[in-house]
Amino acid sequence: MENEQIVDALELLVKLWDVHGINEFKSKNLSFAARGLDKFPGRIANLTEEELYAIPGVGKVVIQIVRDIAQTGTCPDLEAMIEQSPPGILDLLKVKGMGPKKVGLVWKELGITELDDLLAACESGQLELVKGFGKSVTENIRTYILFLQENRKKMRINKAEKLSEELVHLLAPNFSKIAVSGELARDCEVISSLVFVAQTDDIFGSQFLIEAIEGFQTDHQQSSPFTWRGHITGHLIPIEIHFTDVLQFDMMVYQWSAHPEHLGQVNFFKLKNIKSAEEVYSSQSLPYIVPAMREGLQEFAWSEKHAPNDLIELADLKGCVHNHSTYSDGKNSLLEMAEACRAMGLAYFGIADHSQYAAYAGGLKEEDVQRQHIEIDALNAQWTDFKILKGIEADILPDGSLDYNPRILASFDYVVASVHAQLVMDQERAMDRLMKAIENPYTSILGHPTGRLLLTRAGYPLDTMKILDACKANGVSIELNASPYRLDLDWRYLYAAMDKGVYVSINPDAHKIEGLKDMEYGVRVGRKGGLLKSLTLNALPLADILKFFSKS
DNA sequence: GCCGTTTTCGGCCCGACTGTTTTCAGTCG
Repeated sequence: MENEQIVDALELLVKLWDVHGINEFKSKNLSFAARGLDKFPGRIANLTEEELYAIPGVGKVVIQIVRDIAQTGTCPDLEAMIEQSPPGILDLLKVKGMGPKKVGLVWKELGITELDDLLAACESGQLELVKGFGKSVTENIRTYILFLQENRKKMRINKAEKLSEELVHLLAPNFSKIAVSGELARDCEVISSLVFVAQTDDIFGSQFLIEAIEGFQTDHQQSSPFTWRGHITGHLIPIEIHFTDVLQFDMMVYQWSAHPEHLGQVNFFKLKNIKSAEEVYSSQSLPYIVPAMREGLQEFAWSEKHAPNDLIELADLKGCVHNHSTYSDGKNSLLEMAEACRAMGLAYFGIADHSQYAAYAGGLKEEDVQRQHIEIDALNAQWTDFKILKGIEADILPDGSLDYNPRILASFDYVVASVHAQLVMDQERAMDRLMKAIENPYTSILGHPTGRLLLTRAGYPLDTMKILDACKANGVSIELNASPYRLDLDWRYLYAAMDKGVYVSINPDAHKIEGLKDMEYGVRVGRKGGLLKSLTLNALPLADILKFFSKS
């Protein structure tokens, strides 16, 4: 068992203990121990008893639990809890405002263990009669369940990509060629259906081939001889597979990969004898549009000023500047993160751990900042070809000020200013707060500007155009947070950012080494919005990005 | 269940919000 699986199992046990109301402190301790284990750099399964004891919160009982899980994937306590819990309970815990206590309560009082039943209880007024649930709580829960239901057939790009690869693998033996098409081919941040084009000599027989593959559930009403529609066992996301012969293949891929609006803009269905995507454009003297941009939005207006070669590519990035380490809530040390970055061929690594206000994430106190700066100076003395930059992800406090006094803020090379707490704000309040932060002379980058979590939480409402103007006026870069959970700023606003000349920073917000790879999602989604390499902050060489940070 | 000491029993990461139980439990980040 890998660390992540062990920690996941421990956290599941904690949740179930909490729902069942089993000794609160016993569960809190296991949760504390799980956090310690999660941060442990080595392989948990290989640890000796002595080494396990050294981790805070780990005692005799926890050691046995960890040992069992490492060997078998489960333990007697977890088995017992799963046996006693209806499967829907874990879905209830995903609802914002429903913690273990409230989940336990609706289960006990109303016998509710499924999301649909909870929604029904909201709507019938039954829920607001339960102790602890008033009108307001009920309304919030109802809204959130509707939000979840709307999204439950969708997937974030990273997960969709993984599933798509598995499906291609299953389909491949039956067809001479398979292409990924649809939203995934356009690098959309959220995928609402998986679309493939399959090349075959036997179009009419293809349907049956797919029906025979294990797990493929056919939707007979929606399918036709030319298109299979359905889903795969275990996932709700709709899947469609279009069958075509060798002659039509490339154009079918083009058609099913571009947004219908874009197809309209290029008169796609009026074109005759077109054989390639390039020809679609060249035959009409239109500028070539890269696949990711074929959305029917501002791609042609963008193309009046720019060319595909102006778009950012992964290889253009010279460094990355929003990352975490074990100083706050990261899983790898400063040195490990920096070395990983260096191994990726980057020239600089910016550390931006959480600031003190984010105590839940181990935010840095003043003495931690000093300690980190001493370590950075020592490490930087070793390298000539690589540099660690002293950054911080300073919380934007509810009043819009940053989380340290000017003396400490001045000790950093740059400051990423982000909102982490008190996320529920109306637009006026959100704007006041963010504008004040952007105008702060120490702010270098506005981090995850809307605070959204894709498919989980909408961001706070903003007047994004005003935010971009303020960034430009104050020498602040706006973040394209590259974590597939965020991808915030939304790429649809990048066109405006480019027009206004605002630097965009593709930041992985990496909490561990693997997280650094998320920059790839940032690049792909950035290209959708026309992100130029000339306005990508971390495509600047070291000297230039330092100049940007100095605002001179 | 674990830990640490003013050490074998009391307290448990932090700060803030929110609604409601009207004085604080539950939840969140």
